[in-house]
Amino acid sequence: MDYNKLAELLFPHITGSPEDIEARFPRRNLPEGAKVTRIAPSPTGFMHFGTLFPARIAERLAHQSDGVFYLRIEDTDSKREVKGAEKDIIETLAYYQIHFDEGALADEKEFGIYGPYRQSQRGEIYQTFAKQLVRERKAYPCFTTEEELEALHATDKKAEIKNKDWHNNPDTEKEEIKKLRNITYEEAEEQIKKGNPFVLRILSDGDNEKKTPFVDLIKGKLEVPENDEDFVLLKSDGIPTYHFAHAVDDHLMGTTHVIRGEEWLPSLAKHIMLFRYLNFKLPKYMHIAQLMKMEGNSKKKLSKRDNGAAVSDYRENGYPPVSVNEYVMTLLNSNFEEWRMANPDKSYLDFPFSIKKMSTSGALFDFDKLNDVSKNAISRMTADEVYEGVTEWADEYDKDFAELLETNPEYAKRILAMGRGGKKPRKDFAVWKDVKPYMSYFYDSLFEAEAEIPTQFAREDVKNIFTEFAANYDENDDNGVWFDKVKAISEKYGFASDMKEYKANPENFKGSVADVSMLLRIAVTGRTNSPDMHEIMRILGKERVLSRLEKAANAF
RNA sequence: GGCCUGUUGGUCAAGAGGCUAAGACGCCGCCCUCUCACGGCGGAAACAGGGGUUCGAUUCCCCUACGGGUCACCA
Repeated sequence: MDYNKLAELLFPHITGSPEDIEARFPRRNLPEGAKVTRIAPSPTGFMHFGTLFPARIAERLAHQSDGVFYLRIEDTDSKREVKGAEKDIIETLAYYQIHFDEGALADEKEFGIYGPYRQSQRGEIYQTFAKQLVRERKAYPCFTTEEELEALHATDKKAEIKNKDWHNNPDTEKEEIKKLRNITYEEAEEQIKKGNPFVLRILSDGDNEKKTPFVDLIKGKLEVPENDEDFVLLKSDGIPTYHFAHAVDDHLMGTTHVIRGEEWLPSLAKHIMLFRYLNFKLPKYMHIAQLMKMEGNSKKKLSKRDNGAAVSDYRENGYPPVSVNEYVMTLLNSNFEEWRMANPDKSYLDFPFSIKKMSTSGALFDFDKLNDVSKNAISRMTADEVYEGVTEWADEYDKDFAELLETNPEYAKRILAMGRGGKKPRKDFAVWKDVKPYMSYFYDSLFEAEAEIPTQFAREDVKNIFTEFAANYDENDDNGVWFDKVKAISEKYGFASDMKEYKANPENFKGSVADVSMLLRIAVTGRTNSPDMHEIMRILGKERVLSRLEKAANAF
């Protein structure tokens, strides 16, 4: 049989050769060891946290090696396509500073010379290779509809043979199947004339019983059974399946390292076969473990609807991008945290990312850990950076607060500067959401007494302490002088000024300087907890401090 | 169910034949002569089970148990 003729019958509109296509995609001229990686999401939903992982790994590997990282949109499934998803992906990558060197941009644009970077626009390319495979008797058209196929499976008593339906082993191959695989030119011609659609299937020469060793860069040595399935290369609309597009695109675009989730491991055999059939050099593979979540007592794949799965949740909750990035790094490389402690001032991008340090099993998403990482990340920021971050977030999710901050940026920054900088910075917030309650008492419009003055103290004493403090308060006092005054007042009204002394004989006093400080704190901030009172009072200003003391005294 | 793959404290994890089996988060206690947030010190807490191999197994092999993935004209 003449397979050239069959190829012409199936793809009359394809006139170019694979060589012509190859010429359009010149080999990349990169330094030795440079890695070419990509992130290839399908726009079937909004950006998932699990997409961030391979993206970051791919980005690091490429940029650490002076290679290229690109974005390719795998929009080959028109049925499942979600509008806006592509835009979301592109924006999210930008938001998390995962910069790519080539690929799709918003508004149908793209950049780079290995395009188009949207698979839906590469039909001719795939079909050129498909035509070649038909010529070489490595693929064949299959006119069987999905319904007929199902019926065929149904006639089988044993469900297990399902996968063997397409097996090329003559002993197990059924007659109908054999006919399908050996479709004649005449049969094909007749179907085409009728206008019947077909899918293009690979003609597998593999044996499922044979296993070939394979080395995955993360998982290590694996055993891969040969593919024996005549899987689909081109769907009936002429668009390739993932498998075929992967082989063609990653070859033409010069990908050296394929980074993807481990859910692809079972189809690796298909890809190995395809690369062989097409005479392409197989790239290196890294299959990364799935992120998990806890459900009852067992781990489950973190799926789209889960809390924390949608990347947009993190933004909404007010995690700065850098926090999420740092957390991703801790999950990716176990030694990142150690490095972080040794290099507190460096960017996470300076960390020497290593494939060897990657975990082989699925990590459980840990919000406690994320929060801790985030607290540390924010504590390393300057007051200006915190101000920028929180106002940007509030602009979107808490307008009133944003306006409040923006009416007096200098004031807000003074508040945010408390305990910032130095070796042991405060770590008050994990998310921007935490900022408002933290600083609310600095704004009269938000100020609210959340704590009351404990009734254990005599009214007389409390009033005396407040008036005495007010009378002696001087904004220009430094912390030492300020506290000495508090001690003096304590002493005067029967409260211990020395904590050791107080702890040794509490019965000798009405209370201690700690209690006196607490009274002032509650009066001025309405809280039992706060940062340094001296600094708070300076920021609030004498007038407001005195008025709050007076108010508290009257209310008591 | 078949195939692939995995299993070190509650969680993330180092360790790759001989270690008192790191570290981080979380939890608990103490200290930091005002609370909080830090910081410091300390504590509870782990090699899934059973067989081998070995002088010696968390580490190598086998089995079991239990997870996870996958079996589409989806990616």
